[in-house]
Amino acid sequence: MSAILCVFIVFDLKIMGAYTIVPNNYFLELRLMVLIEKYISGVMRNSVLDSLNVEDLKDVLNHAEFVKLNRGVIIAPSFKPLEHVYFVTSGMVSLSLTLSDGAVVETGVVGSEGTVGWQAIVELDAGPIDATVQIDMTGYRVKASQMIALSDRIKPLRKAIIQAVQGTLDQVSQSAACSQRHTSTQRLAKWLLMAGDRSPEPTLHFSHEGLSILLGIRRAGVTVAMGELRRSGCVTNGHSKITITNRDRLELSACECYSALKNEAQRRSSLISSLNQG
Amino acid sequence: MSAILCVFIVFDLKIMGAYTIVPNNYFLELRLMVLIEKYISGVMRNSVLDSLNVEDLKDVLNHAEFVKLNRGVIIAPSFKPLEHVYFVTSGMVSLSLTLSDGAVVETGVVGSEGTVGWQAIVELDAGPIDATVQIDMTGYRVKASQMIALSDRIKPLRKAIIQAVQGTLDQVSQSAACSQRHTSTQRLAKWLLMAGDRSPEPTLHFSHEGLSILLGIRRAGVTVAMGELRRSGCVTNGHSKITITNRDRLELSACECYSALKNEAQRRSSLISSLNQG
DNA sequence: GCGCTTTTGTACTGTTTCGTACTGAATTTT
DNA sequence: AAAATTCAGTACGAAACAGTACAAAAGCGC
Repeated sequence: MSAILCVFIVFDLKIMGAYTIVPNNYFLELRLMVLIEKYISGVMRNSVLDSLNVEDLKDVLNHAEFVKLNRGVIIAPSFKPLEHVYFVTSGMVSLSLTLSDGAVVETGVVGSEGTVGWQAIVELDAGPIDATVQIDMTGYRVKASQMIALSDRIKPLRKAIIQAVQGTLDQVSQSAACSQRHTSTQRLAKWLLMAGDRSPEPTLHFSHEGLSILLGIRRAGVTVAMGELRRSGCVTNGHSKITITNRDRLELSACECYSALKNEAQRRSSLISSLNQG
Repeated sequence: MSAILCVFIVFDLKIMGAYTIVPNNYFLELRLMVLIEKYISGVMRNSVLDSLNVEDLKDVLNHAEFVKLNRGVIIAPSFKPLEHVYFVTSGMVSLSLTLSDGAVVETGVVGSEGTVGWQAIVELDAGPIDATVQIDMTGYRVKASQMIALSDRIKPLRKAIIQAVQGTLDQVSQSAACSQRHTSTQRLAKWLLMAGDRSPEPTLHFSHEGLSILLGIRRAGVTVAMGELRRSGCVTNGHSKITITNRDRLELSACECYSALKNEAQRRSSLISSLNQG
């Protein structure tokens, strides 16, 4: 689309013999206009980017690259230098920690409300956490090296990123509490709700085996918990397919952690917007 | 000490009749010199402050207040606006989340390696986390309102704070994994080691009841776990007194989480210092 | 020293989850 | 269509831990 548009313009300018009067940054501006237009008119948004004004957004998008990544891609492997900072616009990334016995524990998830790899702004690497795509995602990514300069230059960007970090911290904290106090069934329900919120389609594609790893319980435990949810009419499930049929009832089966996180995100965002206005 | 020093100087200046040649900021400089001297020569240090150069450190300490706080003080209550940002120099603060049924879950601890209330730099409040003094602490604190300006002005401060946040996030993540996969005894051992590292005296003053809340297990469970540790010769315990008698053996009883966190903190700090030099 | 409170040690039952194994169903490969 | 593979449902003993209760020990106030 943008390529075709460019050809037309160039053609047009040629006809007019107006080569020399085109300012140096004409095509850059054009490209940015297309980028901004694509971002703003799109349904795919990221909360951090949304908090920026148009000028800052241009600045960021000018250094960004739009990517689609499928499930299983590790966008930030643990202990490795971060190559990119990701602004997720759709799908879901899960943050997980691997213990020395090989057990994997999911500590949080990131969707369009957050960023992955933010540590790059202070020149840190990924630390002990792996960030893996769990639901096919799209997003904008900025090279880590460029991100440092951007976040130094654009204060609102820095601020929004750190505010998103607080969201991740909330979530990891809640995870810690949740895995300690709540039953498998409650946690499965919570996880399905969170995944459902970040999935473009009503059916989630996860096997019990996969869920058992994410929830840190046995595969058989997932089957039992899923059976409970199915019998109470919240979900239907088949081979690697789970469909939420009754969201409200599923929330009743979930622990408070789901609504706590949702409320807190809501509270934080209204706190921020009231500050920005006042 | 600093007061006596001032009096002498003033007296000296009077004798010399040198009132008028004293620059406006003479006493400010003097006060800062005393502050810096007190900080640098002291055994009480904070990693974030330590990463600053003298000029920036002066700037921060000039807006800071030295405080001693005893166990039980909530220095940052959940959902409340943050009054201060704390740079802990000794003792220990625990971060905890309270579930709706009243259960409290400790999600991490902060000692002289970190800060409490850092969210103030992006104008957030405390969120769902309570920060409570667990081992009598000392530290410098800066009013939240002043901290915003400071962190905007001093890039290295901002950077060090965010790097410390990564440390807290590591810890909360490890907590989430730990409470899911490791036994009560392992977790008790881990907790005692972490508390021991941050305590000025060899004996920790905690009752089984108190520990049970922090670890999220039954009081009787703590007694049993403590008995195991005692029988394996790691600790001795009496009424609200726990003494680590064999640190190495206690580490063997603890889960990997303790050493994982320690290694990661070490790794991060050498990563940072290599960046600052390179 | 004496009574009261706090703290600790221990025991017992019930629940949850684990580890494991076996089976059938659904899907993919050949 | 048959074979192979993946996935889901179920079962059962073992382990860890919750909930609870009770008594002994240590410390505190008078």
